[in-house]
Amino acid sequence: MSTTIAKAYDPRDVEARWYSAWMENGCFAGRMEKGKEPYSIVIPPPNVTGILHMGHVLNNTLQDVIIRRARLEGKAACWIPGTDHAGIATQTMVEKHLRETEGKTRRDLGREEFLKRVWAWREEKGDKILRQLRELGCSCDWERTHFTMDPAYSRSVLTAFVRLFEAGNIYRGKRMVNWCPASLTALSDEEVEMRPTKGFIYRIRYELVEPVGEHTHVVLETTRPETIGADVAVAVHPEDPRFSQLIGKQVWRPLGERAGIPIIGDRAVDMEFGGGALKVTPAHDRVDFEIGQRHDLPVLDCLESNGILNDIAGPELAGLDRFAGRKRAAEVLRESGALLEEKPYENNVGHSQRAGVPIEPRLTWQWWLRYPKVEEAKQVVRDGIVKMHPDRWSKVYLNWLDNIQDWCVSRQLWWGHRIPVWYAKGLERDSLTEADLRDPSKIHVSLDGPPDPENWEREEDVLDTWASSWLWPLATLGWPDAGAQERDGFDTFYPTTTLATGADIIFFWVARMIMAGLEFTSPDLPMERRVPFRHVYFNGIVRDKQGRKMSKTLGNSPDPLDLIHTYGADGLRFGLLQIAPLGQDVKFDETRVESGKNFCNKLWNACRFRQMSGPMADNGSPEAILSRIDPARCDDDDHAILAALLDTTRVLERGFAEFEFANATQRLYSFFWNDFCDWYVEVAKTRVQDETARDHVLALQDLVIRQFLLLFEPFAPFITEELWHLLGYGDDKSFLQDTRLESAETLAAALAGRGLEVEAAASDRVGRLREVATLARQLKAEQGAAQKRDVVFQVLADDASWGGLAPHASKLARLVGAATLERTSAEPALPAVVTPLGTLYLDTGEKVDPAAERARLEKERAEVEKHIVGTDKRLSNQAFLNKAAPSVVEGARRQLETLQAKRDEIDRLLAAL
RNA sequence: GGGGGAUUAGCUCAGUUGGUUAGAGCGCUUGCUUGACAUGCAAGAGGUCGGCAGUUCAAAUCUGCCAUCUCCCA
Repeated sequence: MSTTIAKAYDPRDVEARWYSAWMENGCFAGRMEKGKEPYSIVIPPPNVTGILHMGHVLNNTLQDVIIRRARLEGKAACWIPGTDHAGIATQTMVEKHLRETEGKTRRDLGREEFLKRVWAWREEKGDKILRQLRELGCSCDWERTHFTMDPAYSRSVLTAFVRLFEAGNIYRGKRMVNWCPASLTALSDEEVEMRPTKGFIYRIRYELVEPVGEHTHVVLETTRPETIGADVAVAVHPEDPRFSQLIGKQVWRPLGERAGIPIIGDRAVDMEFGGGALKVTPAHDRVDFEIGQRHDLPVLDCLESNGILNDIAGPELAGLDRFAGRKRAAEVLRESGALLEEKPYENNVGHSQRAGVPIEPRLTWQWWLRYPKVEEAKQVVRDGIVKMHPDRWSKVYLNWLDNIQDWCVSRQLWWGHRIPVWYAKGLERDSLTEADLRDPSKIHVSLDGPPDPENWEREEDVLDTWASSWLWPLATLGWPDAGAQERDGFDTFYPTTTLATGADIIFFWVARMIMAGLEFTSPDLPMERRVPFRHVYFNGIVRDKQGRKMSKTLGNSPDPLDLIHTYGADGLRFGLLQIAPLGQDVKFDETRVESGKNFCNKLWNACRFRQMSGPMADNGSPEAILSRIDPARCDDDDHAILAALLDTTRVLERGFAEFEFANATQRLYSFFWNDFCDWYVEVAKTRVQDETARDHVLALQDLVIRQFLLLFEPFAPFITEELWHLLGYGDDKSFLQDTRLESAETLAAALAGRGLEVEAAASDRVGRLREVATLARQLKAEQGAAQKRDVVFQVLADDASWGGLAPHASKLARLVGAATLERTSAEPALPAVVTPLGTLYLDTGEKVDPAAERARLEKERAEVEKHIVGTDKRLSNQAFLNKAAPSVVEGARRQLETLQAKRDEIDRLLAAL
């Protein structure tokens, strides 16, 4: 603590040093401590092979801010980190690597060998993001790092599956799924993204097998002519008069195998669209599939799983992929005369969120989950047991649950949790009924498999990654293993307190976690104990300056590590939070990060200046500092800065209660920079020269800085820790986080205990002095004397005003750069300005230009007059006097008086010229 | 088609339950190597608060309609 503080803050060394110190001392360990209120967070697990991007920075900074504040409030804080195995993304990445380096596919290697490669990849490249989070300063309990594919975690995933199966919530069914022809797997509805897609719509003529009267054909429109070969009917609305005689007749299929297909009536047909007729292709469209079911139509599949057309599509198309096939189909139809028109068309097409390609509706056998505890999941949010911030997301959440569909949980991948289902050898899987699934001689479902594995074949598919991450708050605390739960403090840390995440995964993850929490905790417990978290904070998306999402492909995302190296982790954290209001998207602006860095440097230098101002005394406890403060010596500036400190403390308390951090950071900024540095430290410079006042003034500064460091620590943990030690607030054996943050209330009480009741009126008086200072500087600048230090201010004031000014005359003179500031009773012929504490005349020693002075005063007078007119108008309105609150009317009256007095004084100055 | 969100200074954003002259950061202009900080200090310019109507003594703030941008769901 005797170390002198360097001239500029250099984050690099400080950050590395403190992070290792925190780690070595187990500062982030989430301990179950009796008597401490728990506060826990689970990290939204990033993709294990992911790297840090700006979205992570925002999301994790918020979590770190919250958890560090909880620590300072004396809570048992626990932030659980970890990563997600990200089935499709990781498998695709490894497959690509395999193809590029060895020219092999996963099938060339076989399942077991391929999985070895994925694990090797994970060992080599995985968890990089967790190391990056450390550079950001994240105070996760790293001992508790989890991975969704770890053995214990896997066991909990499979346990959930088995229990849900036993409860009858899981079934196997051949249904329409969203098929990704790139990843060769089914996807859940949530993984499909509707994108407006430009293409063509084709008007096609289907010839009647036998003409009916003058009808020789039916015309319909489609965007997918390549699937005509799989058409099994043409549907029209049963009440459509245009087609009433045609229902029951047949048309020739214009592509593929030449065959007559029936015209059927079905209410699903939109009479307005495409002439009122619809080609029915049950294998390739959801609506068509349902129509087919209703009319008992066959299912013809013309697409292979990888999107290549087969023989059913017709000899001309077989072997082509679906997009080439579409063009070819149009050509063939044009040649045959069946294509009447081809026009540009835009429609919404489902795309695989991961692979980016259009998905195919495809009929396959999959495992499905009927969501458990749907009603309860709605109830806990409606009742406020789980609170969303901002609250509007509750509506989105409830709406989704109202329209919830069964979840396709199987994925045709290898990387993931293999579904714990065994089929009896030789069993025909394509004809299994619901009853067969419950027949233990045919199907075995368990955690450890059948006792006679040689007679069984395990299901090939794995579970959707989200079917593992929905257990995150449970499994990371040891569920379902009782011993592990005890070890990990399940009863202490579950439910977690706050979840911070992006609204883009409200369905994927948040809603499902709530259902899982309710399903897998004991029904004997109250709902408050069963939900996975009590608060959900939705942070916005970080966008670039043009408002675009940051993405790798656009290359518009700065590398957070670069930002950390340029501005420091604290600067990045603080700067980003300043522009991240609750639930609102953030347009990233690097200048704000720079301003965050500058703020850190300002804090650094203020502390450095404190050190240079006088000897450091005992800062080891608030009591020690308070004992050095002399209440009798407290002047208005002392009262005002303490009032501002208490207010800032309150603003922070409110900010944390409401998750409004942008507001909190701005208050921290303006308090420290404007209230403390620009005013308090400046005025204190004079007092520090006074031997008898020095100790008191410096003690006050020590108190303010101490409280400020505590308030600021969650946002900027590195610099605050460094300064905490440099200024002797803590010894070598402890850390800032070991200190209890005083609330505004306890701090005020501690001050009162020392005989110091903070006087509110002092802030007003200081406010007036600050105004006088600004006006004086303004006058100097206007007179071209800004750089002079030897000017004289003469004050014409009544006794009351002079009484407010006189005690501060010398420090004011110093602040505004004047030799003296003294009272006058004359009316000197000098440039003047009217202030709340009298009229200030500036003597620069130069000759005065009366014309310029007159112009200046008249401009000022016009400005004042404008406001007088406005205020006068309000006050002469009887309705205002009758209806407005008395305090408001009184305020207007006082304002009018002040303005009039000012105008009169300006008039007097003008007359004197 | 249904539902959110946004629109305030050149740029990025604050603005609590309506109430004196709408704020900050960055940028811009001017002057300062004033003994903590040029990552700084001081002063200044810059806004008919998207538009129109309404409620009210009083609207950036509340209500309705419209416009533009954006997100989610179908």
